[in-house]
Amino acid sequence: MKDGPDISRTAALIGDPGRANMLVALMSGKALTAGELAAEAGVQLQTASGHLAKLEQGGMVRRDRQGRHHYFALADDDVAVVLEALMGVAAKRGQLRTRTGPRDPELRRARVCYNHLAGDLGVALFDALTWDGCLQEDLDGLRLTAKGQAKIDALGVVVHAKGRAPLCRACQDWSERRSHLAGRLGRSLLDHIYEKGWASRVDGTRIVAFNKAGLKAFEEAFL
Amino acid sequence: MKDGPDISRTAALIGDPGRANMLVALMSGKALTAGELAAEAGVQLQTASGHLAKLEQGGMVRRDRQGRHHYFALADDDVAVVLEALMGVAAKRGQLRTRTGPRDPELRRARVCYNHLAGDLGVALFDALTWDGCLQEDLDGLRLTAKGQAKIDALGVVVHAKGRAPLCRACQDWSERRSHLAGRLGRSLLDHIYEKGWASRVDGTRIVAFNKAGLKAFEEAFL
DNA sequence: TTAATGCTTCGGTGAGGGCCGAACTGTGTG
DNA sequence: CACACAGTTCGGCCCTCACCGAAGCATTAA
Repeated sequence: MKDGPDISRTAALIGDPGRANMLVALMSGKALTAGELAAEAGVQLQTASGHLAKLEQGGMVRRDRQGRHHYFALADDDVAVVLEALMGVAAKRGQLRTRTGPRDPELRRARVCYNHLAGDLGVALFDALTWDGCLQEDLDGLRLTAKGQAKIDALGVVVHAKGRAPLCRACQDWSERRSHLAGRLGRSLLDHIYEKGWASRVDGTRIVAFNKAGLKAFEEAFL
Repeated sequence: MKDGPDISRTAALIGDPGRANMLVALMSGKALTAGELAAEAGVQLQTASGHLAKLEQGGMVRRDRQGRHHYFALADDDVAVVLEALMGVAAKRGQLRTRTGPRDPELRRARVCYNHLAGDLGVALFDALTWDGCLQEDLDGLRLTAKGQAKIDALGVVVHAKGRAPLCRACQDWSERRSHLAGRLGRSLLDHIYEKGWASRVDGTRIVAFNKAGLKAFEEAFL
């Protein structure tokens, strides 16, 4: 019964608290330096360096050298999917990190999942697009319909063209236990939200804070 | 940045090769005894017992005492979701267990994911149901439409009523990197396939082997 | 060049945890 | 009852790995 890929190596990488903290920090989508990640994990730089080497070799993170800085980011969407799924079971087991801080509701409301929108609003967005017939699940996966294409064109959303990443992709949401939209389109929509000034990132967290007008505009546009 | 649930404990549970083997074995959906799982993991019974205690305490497996036997099963769908997601990234990293055996194509074709159908055919089933308007993603999650209800009634599928598990649920597929149908309905459909004699399990693996007539009937009914 | 900064590598230490032999609990069987 | 069998608990061994001090590179600044 030794069929299928070897899970344990990958899981073990996430299984160390320090590395897990780093990965969670990278869920914010921003690339972080080794030093920042060391602080995030609460360890010395040397230790972090070792962790990051392992994560890189395990294909969990990507390294980008810029001068004397090394920037790290999650390798791809799949890694984010795993992390969110893990948060799902961990949350259900009541293994909350310390105590659900005052920020918890905000996190559940709207947060960044690697590079796309998650939480309440992320799920609502996904549902609305599906419901309106903008997205459709077919034999080739999640697909943007002609109607959907027209809609995002009308809104002036610019879709990132580059990368082999799929255009649309479903991603499990740990707080809602439902799907939200990932892939190049998911990323582009979040960028659009930022560009329109509807919301901004709360520094040092994954929270996406919508302002009043922005929320209204977002709801009008998509929901 | 210590927001969200604590991933690392859960991941560490999967991070041990022995425990990972046990969990993968349980992905077959069958409840297995401690002894069988020990063999699966390649360790002595005492060691396995320790592992299983940890897995149970971590909420990954459920224990069912029957006489002097202890039967173990995955705690719920969420655990299966995590395992499949992990297989996804592990597979992409080329961390195949030893060497992709001759069974690998069969696994990708149709296999059991905890208690529902995954692989090529599982994804195709999900797509077809969505495409036909039997399933719909709406504000309350994946939903079985009236049309869908009529269809499964016509086919004589009996839906398991018990349990708090949702009726429909999307589950990520590691080989296809797409969604297939989980939840009570997913389980019921797989049971239906067995009952009709369309397919049977290959012993000691997760493979679901369709026979010629069964495959044809399955395709006619759903695809 | 020299100095400062960011990161990696090396080496030694220590704790955690997987492992198994042996003993114990509990449940069926003759 | 004795006996076999499934599983748990205990104790000790050993290996892995996270950790950090110190030294070594590489890049930028002065």
